[in-house]
Amino acid sequence: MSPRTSKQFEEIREIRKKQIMDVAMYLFAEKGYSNTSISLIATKAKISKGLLYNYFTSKEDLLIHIFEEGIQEMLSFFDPNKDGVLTRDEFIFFIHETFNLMSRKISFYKLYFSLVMQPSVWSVFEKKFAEIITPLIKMLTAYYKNKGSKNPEAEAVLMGSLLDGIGFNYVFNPSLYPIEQVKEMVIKRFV
Amino acid sequence: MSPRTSKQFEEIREIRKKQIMDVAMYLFAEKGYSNTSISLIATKAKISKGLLYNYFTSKEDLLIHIFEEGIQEMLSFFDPNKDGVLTRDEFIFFIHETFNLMSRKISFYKLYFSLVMQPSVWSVFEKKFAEIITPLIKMLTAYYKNKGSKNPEAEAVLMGSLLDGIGFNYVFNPSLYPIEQVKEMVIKRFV
Amino acid sequence: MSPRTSKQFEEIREIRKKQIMDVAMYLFAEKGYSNTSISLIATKAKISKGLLYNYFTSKEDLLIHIFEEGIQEMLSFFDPNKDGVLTRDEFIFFIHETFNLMSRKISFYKLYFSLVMQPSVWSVFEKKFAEIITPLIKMLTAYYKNKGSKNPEAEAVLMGSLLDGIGFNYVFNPSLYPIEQVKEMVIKRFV
Amino acid sequence: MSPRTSKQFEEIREIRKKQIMDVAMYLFAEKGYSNTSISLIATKAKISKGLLYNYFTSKEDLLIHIFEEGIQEMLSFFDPNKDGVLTRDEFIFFIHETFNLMSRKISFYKLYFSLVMQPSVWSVFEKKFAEIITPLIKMLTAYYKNKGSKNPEAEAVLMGSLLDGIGFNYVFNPSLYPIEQVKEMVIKRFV
DNA sequence: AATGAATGAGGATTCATTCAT
DNA sequence: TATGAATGAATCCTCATTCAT
Repeated sequence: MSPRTSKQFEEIREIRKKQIMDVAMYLFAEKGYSNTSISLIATKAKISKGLLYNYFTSKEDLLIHIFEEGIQEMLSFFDPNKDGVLTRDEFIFFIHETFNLMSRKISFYKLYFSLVMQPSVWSVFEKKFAEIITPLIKMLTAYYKNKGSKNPEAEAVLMGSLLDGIGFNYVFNPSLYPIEQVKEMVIKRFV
Repeated sequence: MSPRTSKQFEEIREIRKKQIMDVAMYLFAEKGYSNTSISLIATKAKISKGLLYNYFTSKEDLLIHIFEEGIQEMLSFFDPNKDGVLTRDEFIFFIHETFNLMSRKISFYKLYFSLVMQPSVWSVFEKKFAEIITPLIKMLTAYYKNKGSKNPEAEAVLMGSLLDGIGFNYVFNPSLYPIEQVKEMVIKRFV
Repeated sequence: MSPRTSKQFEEIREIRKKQIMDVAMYLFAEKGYSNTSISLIATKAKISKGLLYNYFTSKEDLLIHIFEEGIQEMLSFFDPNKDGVLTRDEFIFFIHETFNLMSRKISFYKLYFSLVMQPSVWSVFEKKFAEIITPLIKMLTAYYKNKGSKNPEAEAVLMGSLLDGIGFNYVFNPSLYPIEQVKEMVIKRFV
Repeated sequence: MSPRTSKQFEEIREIRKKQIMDVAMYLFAEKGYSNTSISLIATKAKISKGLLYNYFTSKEDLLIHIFEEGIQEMLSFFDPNKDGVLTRDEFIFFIHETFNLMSRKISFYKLYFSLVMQPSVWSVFEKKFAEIITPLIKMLTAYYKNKGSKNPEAEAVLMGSLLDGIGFNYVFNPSLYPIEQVKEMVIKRFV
């Protein structure tokens, strides 16, 4: 039989990588990074421990890949490299997208909330994250300034905190959180 | 010298216990629960590992004691077992106290945020925590209802989320967060 | 194009085998046998791990082949199966050859010195090696006896040790070792 | 019962440390550093794996301690920080001591020979070792110069190589090596 | 009350070897 | 012939917990 082509190998790698990352993200989110063993990830992903290291050089490397993928997805929504100006409609759209992402990516959000508080781990992501958040806050600040707010910086920070807080409470117990009503209220009160 | 009375012994015990808990809370908050070893806690608290087990039956037991103490302190502020009605002044006082607590108990808040997301750990505290939060949300709901809000439940939840979000962002980077301005804005907009 | 003959295949196999052995010998010598992974050998030899096992049945088998080849080369120089008598000129020639071999086969000598001390590994080669060394020592003994030495056995052993010691120090740091002067001195003092 | 005094603890530590180092040196020498597992060392020393790490921070740390202890013992013999001049009697004494050490510390010599050839490990000891060898070679050079040798440097190097070679062959098979006769011959020919 | 030596289960990681293609 | 994905045993190391003194 002829050997596999390198394209075939590439496909296998992509599938496996995705499979491992999905399982790991879920477990990291549910049990915490430290409490999730490589052994468990391998078992749940139905592969051997050794194979995992064929795809990721370490447990931390796996975490980083998961995080970067999650962040890329965020970026694709919030990427403000247009004119840097937020219209009212764009703001509303942005809020809808944020809430959407929250419910579609619960595991990622959980992971995010559980990692931010651990300096040893978070320091790895800090810079990457700042690259997303800083322009966002700036845009919000500009929006509120334009609207005539007396303290647009604080208002932007408040908005950011609110979204974090909602996310935090929502992912903690999605089925009980009145997400739709809260969203409406956010739009009414903060846009 | 007369032998120490049992009361004196009890006092010594309490002091030591507090000393261990303070060190442990700080380390848990800064490094994460899993990443903090009993050995390190004992060293930093200037006692032996063995002695620590004389005061706490296990690492988890130590965590629980820390958490309960933190919660007790919260309760002492928010305890609404008066008439269950929140006046405007009481609400403002409550917000001030919450922000105060945040800045005085940064470690505890960090610990709180890092543990909430881990079901295996959080399940231990969940019930205790619900006992505090539920009446709080109810009081807030009543407050907003009284104020004529169309959707008082959602408004109460939003308020709770906002406070969490502010805490989350504040303890993450206290020196950069515009805590006073945000507090003013919360009072102006939500009371 | 005509299909390759089995002789051509055989030639290709031999070339590849040599190529793998060269890379492996170098790595074994530089990093040690245990610290050199099959993976690394395959990468450096620009073949796949799987293919390596097509040529050698195991890592140890690879080592054995390398060693035997090295020993064969030694044998071809020192092979005393003529008359078993060493003349003065033959002795001098032998010393020159030994020093030549040393500098041309540094990797092999390094490997030799690092393996001799490990019984678990060395036991495999011991017998083979004795087959070379024993007649050599005998010939030297005869030479010194003929020369009128009082203790020709000890002198032969001393000579053997000296050559080992020179090799040991030389391959450890070839550029700093005054190999030529040492060679002259050996000839002057021991022939 | 009263707790152990810190002196008692110190005694326990010293005994255990020695016990572990003895076992480890023997095993490292017989099987090689890489082929000796911490597990085996612990088993042979009749302690748990964990305890070993109470005394040495890593496998390499254990090796370093063994090596340094061995080197200290060497130093105590060869330490030339008197006048730096070697008389004939001192030279003879030095040779006797070297041969003595060889037979009393076979394991250490084996370890030495097996480590020198592995750059990754040896680099750790290189400097320490140079500190011993360099002044030795200098003294020998001075000795031969004084004796009227035409090439005292090469002669000193030759002597160093000879001792290494004798050690190498001797520790490899102590019972068969004619150590006494070789020693006499070395003294007669090289002093 | 107090110490830290001692244990052993569990965790991350490596690597020789196999095998489907 | 040739590839590299896949396995799993073995390795180093950590750490909560126990216990003799």
